[in-house]
Amino acid sequence: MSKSTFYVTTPIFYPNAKPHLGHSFTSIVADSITRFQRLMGMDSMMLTGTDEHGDKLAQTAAKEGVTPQELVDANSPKFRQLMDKLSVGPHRFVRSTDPHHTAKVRDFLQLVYDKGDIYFGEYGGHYCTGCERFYTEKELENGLCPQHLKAPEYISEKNYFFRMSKYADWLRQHILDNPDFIQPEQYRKEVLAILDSGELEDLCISRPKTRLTWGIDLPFDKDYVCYVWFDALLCYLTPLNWPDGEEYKKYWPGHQHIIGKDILKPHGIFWPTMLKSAGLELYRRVNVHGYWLVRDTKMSKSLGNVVDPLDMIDTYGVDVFRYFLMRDMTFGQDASFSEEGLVGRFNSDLANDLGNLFSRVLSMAARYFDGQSPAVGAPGEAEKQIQALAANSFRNFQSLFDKFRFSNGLEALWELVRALNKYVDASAPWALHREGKTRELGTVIHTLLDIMRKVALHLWPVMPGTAEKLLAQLGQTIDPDNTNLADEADTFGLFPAGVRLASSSNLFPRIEENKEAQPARNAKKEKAGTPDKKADPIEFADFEKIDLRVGTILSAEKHPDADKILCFKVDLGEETPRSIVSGIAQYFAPADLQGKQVIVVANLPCRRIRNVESQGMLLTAEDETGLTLVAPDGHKAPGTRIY
RNA sequence: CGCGGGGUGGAGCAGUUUGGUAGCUCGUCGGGCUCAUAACCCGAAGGCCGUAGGUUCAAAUCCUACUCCCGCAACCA
Repeated sequence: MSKSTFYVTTPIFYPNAKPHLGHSFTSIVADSITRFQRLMGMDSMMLTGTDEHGDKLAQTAAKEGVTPQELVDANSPKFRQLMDKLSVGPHRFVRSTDPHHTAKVRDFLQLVYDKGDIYFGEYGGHYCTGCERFYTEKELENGLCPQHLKAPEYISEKNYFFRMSKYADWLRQHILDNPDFIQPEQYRKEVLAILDSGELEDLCISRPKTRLTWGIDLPFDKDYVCYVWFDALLCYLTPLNWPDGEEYKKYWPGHQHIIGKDILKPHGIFWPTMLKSAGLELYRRVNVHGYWLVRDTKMSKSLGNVVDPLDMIDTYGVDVFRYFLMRDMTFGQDASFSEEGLVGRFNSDLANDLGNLFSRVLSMAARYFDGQSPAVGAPGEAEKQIQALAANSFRNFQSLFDKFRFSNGLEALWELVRALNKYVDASAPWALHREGKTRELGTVIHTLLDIMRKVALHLWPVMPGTAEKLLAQLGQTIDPDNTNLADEADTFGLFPAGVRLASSSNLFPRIEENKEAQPARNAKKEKAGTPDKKADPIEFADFEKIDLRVGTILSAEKHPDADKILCFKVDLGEETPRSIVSGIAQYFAPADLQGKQVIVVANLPCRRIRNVESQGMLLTAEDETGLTLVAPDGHKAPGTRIY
């Protein structure tokens, strides 16, 4: 008997920087849904990997003085390691530089080319040689490149184009006919809006080697490489051994994608039209999630982020991290990440509700039944009620998970967990024990153990390690390929009698927010290499190189076209005042600054920022209470040197 | 007019696709229980669902306008 299949992908990550929270979330979602479908009786598989071609990667490599291949060889493993850290797997991991992949991309290109959907055409644009990229009219400032402040060249370049516009109407109809194709709804509307605008153009799918050599050669023109998106999207397909492989035939039909909202267009438009052109089956659904906003960690004035959310894995454990991400984000919406939020979830959901339920029930079983599960008893009214509630909760969970509504699904499961705590109170086993009603007592404990086992099974997709520990405490194990959650939702009373149970349970000890806990966590942050860490020691001679001067602010005004920038004229005792630009507009009203003294780094190279020359840097100090300018203790003559 | 998200009891959110008694967690107040991780259970207070219009027998939900907040992008020597 062969099972139905479920195949889901994360985006193929771009490894020109280290992995962040967004990568982690997508991967955890993919892993959870894969595990879930496995428990629903599916032959399920997920794929992730790294997208290793393209312009930006070539630039990063050049900047770091390595070859693109060296760069991706160094960075791709970081993503692989991330998966282990997140308990994601086992899974497929594809690299777009795999020879097998590049060969298949060429086959695909040839197929579309032979079909007549790729043509050679002319493409014109404003090209800045400094940036090595094209700018649109809008991006230019007064006709100049915003980076280099020089006029770009108008270049027309010959390139290959995919006839995407040809499929616009067809795609529009497909989306209308299949409301599930792009989910959640808001993103479906967004794609429809793009299609309705009638502005969908053909897709340029090549880059001339004169400009970029890091990519896959076009099979029909050796002077061009393939556009990175065209190559990357095919990563979902090629590892399955398209077109003849067993896995392709097995997993491709009905596959799904998970993406962040930033890459909706390639997945909602490029990809289906590419598949259509090549005559392949489309994906069943693309599931689009929002961004995690890292709260309370605004970007500091000139340094990076303050705390890496991934550090929370080390502090609180990977399953807690997974639970929090899955529970706190409404799939599709943005959500905010904070340590307080995570600790709050931990204490209320995991410690008070779930952990405490296991703790009290196992403790009673140990006390009243010598740590062995009692035999099934005749269920009373209360038992039938809690079983009905459990069945309902499980079915809700299953249906919501299937629709990627993870937060709602977990909430549905927790309704049951809370109801189980209620059931304990209502049936008061301790009173039954006191009164010697052993049969009724056994029924209550058995009913609890029976349902708790099912709760643990449902938790496995999100918290695999925890679920296995909980099951072990119940003397149970999980065999994912022979478990069927759908069946579990309807059959009660089958928990075996005489099973050896753990005598206590304390998987989630409450995290107390007292003063002692605080420094411990701060210490952790320091270790993680935050901006607060001390800089490396320098020689005194190096210090002397910095020319610090007292300055007086003659004028300050907001930059007309930039939110964060103030433009200063500062008197440093020189013939002409310095023009200095600083990104502190949100902290000060310009008028308040006039006449104030500041300390200026006076020998930095000049730099144009947003078309204004900056001839120095103002020193500031910032902590959680805000940002202040650094000034001498008393008034000093402008230009006074500081040591 | 750069792109996008959001304004729902003190806090954080669900509910909006498919109009019909406004729900959850945390917090606060009062009570209960003693199996349990000072947890659990019961009860209470607290909301004209951003504003103004419109459609409708009926609007948090649909339509229009306005307003405020946030993220991305561009500047942060």
